[in-house]
Amino acid sequence: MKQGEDRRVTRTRRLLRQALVKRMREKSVSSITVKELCDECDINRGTFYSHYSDVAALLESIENDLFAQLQQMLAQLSAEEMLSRNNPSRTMVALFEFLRENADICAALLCDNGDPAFIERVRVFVRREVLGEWRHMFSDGDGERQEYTFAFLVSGSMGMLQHWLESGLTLTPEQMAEMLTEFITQGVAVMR
Amino acid sequence: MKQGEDRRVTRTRRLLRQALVKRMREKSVSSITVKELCDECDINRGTFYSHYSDVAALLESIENDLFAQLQQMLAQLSAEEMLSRNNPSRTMVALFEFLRENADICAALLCDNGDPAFIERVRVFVRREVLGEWRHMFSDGDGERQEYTFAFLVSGSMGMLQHWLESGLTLTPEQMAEMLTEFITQGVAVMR
DNA sequence: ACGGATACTAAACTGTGTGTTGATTATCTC
DNA sequence: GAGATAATCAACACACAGTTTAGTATCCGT
Repeated sequence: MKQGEDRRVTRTRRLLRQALVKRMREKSVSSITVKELCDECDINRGTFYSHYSDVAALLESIENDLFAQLQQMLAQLSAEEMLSRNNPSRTMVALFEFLRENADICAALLCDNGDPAFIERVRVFVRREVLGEWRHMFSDGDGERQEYTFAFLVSGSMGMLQHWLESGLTLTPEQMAEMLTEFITQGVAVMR
Repeated sequence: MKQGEDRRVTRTRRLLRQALVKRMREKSVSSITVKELCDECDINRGTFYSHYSDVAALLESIENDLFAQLQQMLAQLSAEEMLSRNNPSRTMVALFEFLRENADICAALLCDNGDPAFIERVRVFVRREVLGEWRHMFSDGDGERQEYTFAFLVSGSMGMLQHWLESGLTLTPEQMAEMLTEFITQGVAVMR
């Protein structure tokens, strides 16, 4: 009944999403107009409004889809992980693989004129999912200092991630996970 | 002749800058209209256009002023530094002091819906001025790895900085400089 | 492959912000 | 105080935002 959506709907939404992702490479989200997206993919402007209330809503639907996929992947992974506890950074590798597979969208969302709200969302996610794994390894210190530690690590991780996306994914997800893990647990600086 | 600018001009520009900084706390730059800024401070819209071509130009003038101040401060500082080479993090302390003094503007520019272009500008700056000091302390590794190291450190530093601005500047510039220096040179993680 | 349902189109219309202009008024500088 | 300059006011054409209408094309189930 509900399962198969109308092809026309699927097509329209797909085209609009592609157009938005494409534009986001060039300019900030909030300066992208409904008109230019519709012109781009020959969609009537009225049609746009029958699917989304505005550009922000279109963007949100893209982000939600991405996060839903991610959540699903992680849920499945942590089920497997329950059994074999031998590789703690498996989650991180999976994360980088996910990013690589959705590189076009992720790059658009996380690049310089990406969506700050989405970046913040990822930031919270990284803090919970990634740093959570290492939380027990950090010395407590006072609470305030730990806040700064986390701010440093989360932003640092995001920076690496952005650099990876911008520089054409030349490293493998495994290499990225390994390097990031090292930075977090052992620090970056090696004295001469 | 040129030195004392017309009071009216000064007043208009000051009001517009204040209005923009105020709005930037609430919404993204590119969604701020000329009209709402003019309404905010009772300035005729025509007057706005006799000073700036658009909102982006107004923003740019604020950023340029800030950077000019910063450059001047650093130039003066490095002159002193030439003589007494005993305290390598003096520059960093001065940087945090500068940020605290211009906290309102900096918070607006660097917060979640700040200006990505400005954030990038600061990023480049941090990389040159701050990390340059420690460059000799990093093991070389291959070039690519160093790129990731720098991406990690620069973004991490920015993250700490943003957290500082957002959390009401509860630490002193000295404490911030000390902590950041430690993170960069020794890493963050202390194993239990 | 037909027929009802539904998504899309085309074209209008109102509303709001943009960027500019020219005449007028207020304010500054000397 | 006089002349210069900046700000105001009102009106302009223009572009995009949303919404609505009637008409057309496409899809889906049987």
